[in-house]
Amino acid sequence: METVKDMLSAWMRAGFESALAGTDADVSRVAVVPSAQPQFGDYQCNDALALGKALKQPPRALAQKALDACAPNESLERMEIAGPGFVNLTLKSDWLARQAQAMGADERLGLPDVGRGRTVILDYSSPNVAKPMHIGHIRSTVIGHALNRIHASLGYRVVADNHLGDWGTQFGILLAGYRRFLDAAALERHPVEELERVYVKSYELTRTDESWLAHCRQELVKLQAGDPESRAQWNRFIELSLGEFNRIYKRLGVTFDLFRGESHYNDSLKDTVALLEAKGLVRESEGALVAFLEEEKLPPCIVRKSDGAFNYATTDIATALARFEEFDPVRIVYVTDERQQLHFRQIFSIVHRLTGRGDTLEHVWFGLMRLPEGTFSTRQGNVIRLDALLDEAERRALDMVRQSSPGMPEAQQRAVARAVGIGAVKYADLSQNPQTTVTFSWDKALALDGNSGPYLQYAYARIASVLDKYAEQFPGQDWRGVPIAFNEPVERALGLALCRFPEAAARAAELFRPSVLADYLYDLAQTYSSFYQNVPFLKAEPGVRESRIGICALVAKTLRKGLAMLGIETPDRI
RNA sequence: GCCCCAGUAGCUCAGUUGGAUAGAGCAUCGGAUUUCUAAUCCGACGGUCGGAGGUUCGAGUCCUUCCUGGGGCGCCA
Repeated sequence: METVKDMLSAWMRAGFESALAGTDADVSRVAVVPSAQPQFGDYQCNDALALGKALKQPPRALAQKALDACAPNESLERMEIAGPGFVNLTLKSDWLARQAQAMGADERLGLPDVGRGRTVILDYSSPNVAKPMHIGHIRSTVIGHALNRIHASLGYRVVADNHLGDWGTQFGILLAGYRRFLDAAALERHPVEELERVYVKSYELTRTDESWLAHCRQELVKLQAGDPESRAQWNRFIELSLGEFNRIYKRLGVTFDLFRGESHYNDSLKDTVALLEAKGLVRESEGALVAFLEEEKLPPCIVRKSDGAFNYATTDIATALARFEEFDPVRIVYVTDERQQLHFRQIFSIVHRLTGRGDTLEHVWFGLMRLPEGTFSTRQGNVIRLDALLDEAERRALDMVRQSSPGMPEAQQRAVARAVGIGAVKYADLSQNPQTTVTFSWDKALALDGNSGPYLQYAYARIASVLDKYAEQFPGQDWRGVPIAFNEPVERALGLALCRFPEAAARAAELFRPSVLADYLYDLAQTYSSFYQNVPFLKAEPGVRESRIGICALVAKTLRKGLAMLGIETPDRI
């Protein structure tokens, strides 16, 4: 289905195009946007102002000419020119009702199929092997998965790849420490925790003991040379870590299509560097092989260290090339924290020089999460484990459910608490533009009221309950046969909000910002709550009743689909 | 020192890429439940959009400069 915004934009653009035929004005950017305020109608077009300036014509007259040139449009109630030259458009309420109904009947809920035949690769979560996942990992994981569901809903073929940190110098330290410090019983109980303890202990020793440091380097060389015993142990580290990661992913409902760690590209690093050399993109400097990026005004980027070993830059370049080769994606999206901005800019430049496809690469970054008392670090011991965060979220939600639904069976209370607790944590990260530093607080991450996941889930559950009550109170009757109508102002506002769902979803995908969709859903839920509180439906007169139940059902469908696109569940009861 | 990012109500954040009177949540205060789930709704309070210049019909948004905070800057990832 075409979105209302696209329909009106195309219509408006055509008007400007024929009104301005013969001039060299660029009308390709003409579009409508949702009105700033309800009194200005439903959508507005501001382009007469800019075009008037470019053509040295009075904007109001230009807007009038464009409107005169527009084809008749059956969706519109009013078209007005206001202020310095805004075009305000008001939709017919009955057209809006038909549009909403059509959206509800559409199996895609009106979402445009913009991704058909296109592949997007999403690189998210990507934790390091042998380290527990902590709250710093949640943003990449949750935002990445939401982008996954959003793109898939718009018809894209999504390849979600967990680019595990399973290679690098830390494994020398870990292998050496494993042989000397391992507590086998502890490994049995909490494998990843024990691996981390061993790593930290070994790392500390490298700082005071030269010979230990040399030993660690040797272990790394052995691993990289393919020593069977080292490889076997390394494989075990990965296996143990994946076991633990997968438990958390399952809890979060987060999925991947591939788990290709950095090591997956080891064999192609040599060829990648050879290619860079052949293309003359690198030269030797102080013993290392370096790409100089003066044209892009970026600092140099090392692709082979002076000891001959490759580094993460090499791996990331090789990874991008391999992904182009295998999947031919329209986009490769990396979801990481802000510290990697420069790194990816360098990588993107180099890949662009190699392939000319640099604009395919997209870095979606988010601000670091920190604690009120400062940054967290393993050494300070103030790391909050992801497990612990989720436990606390579910505990708080369970308190709430027990209070509000004491009659609910225990098992169901727990299931609801799980969905609500996890939903609250996810929504806290998804509902805001991620590009700000976040100070973690339990109360904020686990908020259950206001602009929160549970608010949206609550709105959904109330509708599910209403639909059941309708079936109970009016057996044999069906609201589905009665067309919906928007009579009350709040109903019309709800209708307008419903019709904007596809626009919000498309925009969220375009900007790689789930928060755009979250904002939309919150607005929809708010409008619905106002409707719910102020307009009777089960007690409304027959006919009106059915129309309103139909509106409720449509809101429920939209909330359910929208929340699913954010990776948030919608229990029928809360 | 250089580069990147951020600064909007007491707090946490929106602000559709330059448009009309800058909006939500939390907190505070006042109301609403014989009625569809009060995790709700209705209302009030709250702003020099970090400061100063500039660009133009029009700036929270663009340019310059300064202040504050965060991050980064060739052999960690």
